[in-house]
Amino acid sequence: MLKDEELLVALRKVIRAIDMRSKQLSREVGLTGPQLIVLQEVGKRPGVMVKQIAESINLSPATVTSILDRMEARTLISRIRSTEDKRRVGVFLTESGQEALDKAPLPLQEHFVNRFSALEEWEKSQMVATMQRIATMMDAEKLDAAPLLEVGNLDKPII
Amino acid sequence: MLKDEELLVALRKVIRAIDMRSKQLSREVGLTGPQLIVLQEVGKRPGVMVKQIAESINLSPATVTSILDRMEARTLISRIRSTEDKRRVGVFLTESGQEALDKAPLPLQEHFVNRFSALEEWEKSQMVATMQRIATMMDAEKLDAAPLLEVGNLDKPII
DNA sequence: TTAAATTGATTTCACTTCAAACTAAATGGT
DNA sequence: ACCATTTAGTTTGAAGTGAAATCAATTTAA
Repeated sequence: MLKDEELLVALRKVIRAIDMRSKQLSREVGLTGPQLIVLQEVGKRPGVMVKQIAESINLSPATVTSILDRMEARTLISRIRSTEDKRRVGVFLTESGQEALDKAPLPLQEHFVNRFSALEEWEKSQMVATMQRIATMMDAEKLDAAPLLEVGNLDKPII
Repeated sequence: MLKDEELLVALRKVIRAIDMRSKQLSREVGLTGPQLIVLQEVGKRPGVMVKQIAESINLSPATVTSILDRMEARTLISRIRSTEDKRRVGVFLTESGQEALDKAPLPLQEHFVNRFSALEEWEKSQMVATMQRIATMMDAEKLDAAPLLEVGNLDKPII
């Protein structure tokens, strides 16, 4: 098997493990992985904007909106529209949101975190560096993807 | 920031890049990433069982079923139930499925694959090894997750 | 000052994902 | 022969995901 295929297989395993952890969290504490991460972010920066959440946890604003919808419905968070710039929406923890956050476990499996933190420092750094490198190698595509085959390009009216 | 948080951030970036690639594929060739991977698998092993597909690409049978549903609706694949064991379903490429497969691009961004294959051999091996290690460290959880808090355990009637 | 462009958030839509419940078929033990 | 278990696949239901379209507000330019 080619190296990049092997890499993809390993990546899928990791993605699946993360997804299964999310399902497990949902069963055990009623919060999925992404919900928990958003909750943590709001806990760290009360009043944070939707866009800021999206940027700091690497999701699209649309995704964050739908996650917030569900959490607002359960009154874990509240949205307050800014009065000075009415486009902006600040997100805050409610009481029960704070409670939920306080007793929530880690987004990653404890088992993994334990094993990971037991590694030598250089090994951890090396693993993080490798992941970041893969992330960077994949990210770059984003930059030249758009200008390439933009279907509408030729249709734009000259006038 | 803690090392495991950094790792999670990098992982999310990678996951997002893969997801965005899937959307791009869908726009450009009408096949999402998972659909393409399933198609490739069926191309490699005509008549393969649903379960086998699920195992070799690391997805649940339920997921594979829903992917196959959509591809069957577009007549890219066909399902043929085995006569000797009527539980089993073999999956085959149709003509247009073969065509689609022939001209389909790689599931990962070409940009990434190019960059990756340009690396030194030892670097590639090292990256693959790291990903596999992470996958293994996460997978182990699966084994002791089930026996732990199985809700029904105490309710099982003794008789 | 009005029109145009930009920005923040949301809605819509199609797809992925898996657990759990279910059907149907095959196998095993009594 | 009969019931229980196991196995293959599907259905259902809930959540995540982002592009594209849309709405509203703000900023910029003419």
